[in-house]
Amino acid sequence: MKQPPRPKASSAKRPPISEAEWDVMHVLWSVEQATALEVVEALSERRSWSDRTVKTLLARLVKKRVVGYRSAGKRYQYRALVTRDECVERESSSFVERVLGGSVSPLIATFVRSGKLSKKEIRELRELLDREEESR
Amino acid sequence: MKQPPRPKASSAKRPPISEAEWDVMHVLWSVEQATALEVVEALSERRSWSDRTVKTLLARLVKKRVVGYRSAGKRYQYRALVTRDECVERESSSFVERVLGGSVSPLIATFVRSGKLSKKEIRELRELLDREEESR
DNA sequence: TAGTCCCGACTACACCTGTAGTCATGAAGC
DNA sequence: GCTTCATGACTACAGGTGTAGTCGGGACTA
Repeated sequence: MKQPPRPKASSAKRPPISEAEWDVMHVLWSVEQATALEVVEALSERRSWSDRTVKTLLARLVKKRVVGYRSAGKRYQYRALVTRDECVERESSSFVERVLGGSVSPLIATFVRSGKLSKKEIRELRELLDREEESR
Repeated sequence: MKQPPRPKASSAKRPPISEAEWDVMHVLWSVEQATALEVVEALSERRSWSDRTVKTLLARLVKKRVVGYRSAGKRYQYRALVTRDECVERESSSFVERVLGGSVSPLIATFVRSGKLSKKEIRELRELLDREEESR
């Protein structure tokens, strides 16, 4: 029995941002606005992509409605239509659901033990936890 | 009867586990060993998948060498060949790189503020941070 | 022993992704 | 005006993914 194609939105209206697209989004979040060429240049250190590739990614992000553009003369100025926090939040939730089955605490513990946190970060997080515990 | 090839070194590069496959892996991690039908049943609450779908996922996981099987009479007994911790670790790293650009601390802060942690978890994490800070 | 059933193996197929190549068009120059 | 060039639009294509359908063969059944 053939099913009609799934709308694929995992309980959300916008489709997910793929791995390569995240790189482009990080650039746009960092500069507010950029031409395709500027994005290409910003990515040239991390990725050896052809400019075509970057433009394809931009076009897909536009189609997903997370990026918008204005014509500024001949070129387009692209900019993010969604905030970084919003995307990180969505992605984090889906990650926690998928990988951890909804339980956050073990992951945090892993991160803490992984030694990826600076001393300063550890102190800040502990203070955050203090406040959080009080406010319950 | 054909045995799936042993996984080599644990550092061997394995393809990523897809979203649907994670569901199957969670089942196998929780029961140590199961027939395809048992996996189907375990998933039937969360997912309305056809048994064919689940078997396809199992076959793909076998091909990716994260799941193995033994014939037990007519049916196969499937089991995970990699630990949950190992997979979570890999997935977490790639997530942090892709989404957060390598910085863990803001994500943890998000989790903490999201209210997804129980009071007990908060206390445990704070103790963990205490010990971590001391050991630096 | 012929039919039926269940299982894994193989096949299907559309959409997404990574990674570009080609086309058409408007500005810029001759 | 005709040519050239850069740019966005459209096209390509293989491999992964979600979601099954079909096939062939051994086990069970009448």
